[in-house]
Amino acid sequence: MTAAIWWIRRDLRLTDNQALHAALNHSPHLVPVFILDPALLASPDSGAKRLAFLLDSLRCLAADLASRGSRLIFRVGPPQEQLATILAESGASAIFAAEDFSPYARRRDAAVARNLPLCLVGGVSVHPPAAVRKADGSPYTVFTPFSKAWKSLPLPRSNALLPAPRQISTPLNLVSDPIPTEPTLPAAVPFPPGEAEAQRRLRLFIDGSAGAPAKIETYADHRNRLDLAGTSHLSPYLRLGMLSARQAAAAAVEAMEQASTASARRSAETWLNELIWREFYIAILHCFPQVRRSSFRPEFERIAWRNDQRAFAAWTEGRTGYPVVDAAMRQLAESGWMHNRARMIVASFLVKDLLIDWRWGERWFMQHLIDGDPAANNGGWQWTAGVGTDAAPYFRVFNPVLQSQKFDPGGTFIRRWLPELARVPDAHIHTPWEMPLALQRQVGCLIGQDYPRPIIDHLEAKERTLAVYAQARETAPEPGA
DNA sequence: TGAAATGTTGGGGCG
DNA sequence: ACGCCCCAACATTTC
Repeated sequence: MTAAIWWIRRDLRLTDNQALHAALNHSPHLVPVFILDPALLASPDSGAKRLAFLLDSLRCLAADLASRGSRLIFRVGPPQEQLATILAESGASAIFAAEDFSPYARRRDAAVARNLPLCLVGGVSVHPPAAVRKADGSPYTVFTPFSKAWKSLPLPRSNALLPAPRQISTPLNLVSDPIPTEPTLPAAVPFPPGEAEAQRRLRLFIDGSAGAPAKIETYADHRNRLDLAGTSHLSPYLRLGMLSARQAAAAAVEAMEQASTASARRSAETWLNELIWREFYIAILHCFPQVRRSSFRPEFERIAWRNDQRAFAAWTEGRTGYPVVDAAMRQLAESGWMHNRARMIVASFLVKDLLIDWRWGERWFMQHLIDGDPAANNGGWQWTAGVGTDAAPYFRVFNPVLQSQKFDPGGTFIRRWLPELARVPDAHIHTPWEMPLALQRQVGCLIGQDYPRPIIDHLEAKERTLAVYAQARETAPEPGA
């Protein structure tokens, strides 16, 4: 009797899994395989916290499979070699996997498909990149028209999702390597692994709980607030596919349709748009894989970055002297996650205040975010740096103090991550360097000693950056010249 | 999914 | 009552 391999990559779920479904249609004997790829571990974009989250999530998936009579086969090694071995061991006649559109994944899958019976089914996005194109077949490079085209395609529906199989039969002769127990997930990471947790969080976000209203209803107003838990906190689960993109999108669409107020409807649509941003950047990286190495707008490859190592270290360690930047950077290092608004603030500070190459920040984020995704992360950095598709104009510079006042008005986010500022009064929490010395003594926070003085003056830095960007544009050859 | 400078408007205090 | 000025609030422009 033949068997089918379900090659698991970033679809660690049984619910709404097209590759799993296709494999089971091919043969009732399923070989669920995860292969830890040494090439990915060796990548400078690898991160210990994300790896730990992956390993814990694999243990959850293994338990979910075991409860259905199946077994996860875990291996370490180059995927092509391992798949060939498992094909021989299991006698399977086909490999099914969800398509991943990142440059490395495409090279890897193309190499596998040349030698082995690989069938890519579904993918990490709701719609494959090629499905959202202009009339002439060219890709969109601006978000708004992309999102209109995306919304004109058939919308995902929860009643069309694929249910998790109840019973799965797996050949007994295959050996699984043990899932490594190192690295471990730090206790400060507030994302328990596993598909059940992803489903629980989605329900909580969409439906609310007995004591709390659903956050999707106030998402539009709360999503930018650093001091409120107003976002879905689903990104790590979407990253590793513990939740399918189309289940999330279907939930957003249906929340829009069922909203009882205009503001709840607007909020649900705002969240759907965030999911479409994810689709947009997956499509951009698919159509323009060179953005992983260089700016989408080539004239900005000429920017004369300062790339000061000490300034970069201060940024990574959260000691720039700007509380909102430092709080966010410490949150990232400790918890493996950062609020999206904070990502924009710290990214703008690195690129436009410190004048450090956006790729340095992109890499740091990949090394520390448990939701770190090549497409979304690259898109976000190029957007903030003003060098990408549909990017913020280069002169758009975030003021870290104004952003802080606007999105953390009471300073609770800052104090949560910077305990040395715990007793600084509200009037100075966004600009502690302006405290008179007597007040610094009174609240036990001496600037320059207990908390750093700002490493740069924002207004001076902004002027410097605008000049450097303008020079990059001026020295660029005219298009077509 | 900026910020700051500049322009416009309209209410209210005042002579 | 009227015009004038101030200035907050909002809109527009510019980088």
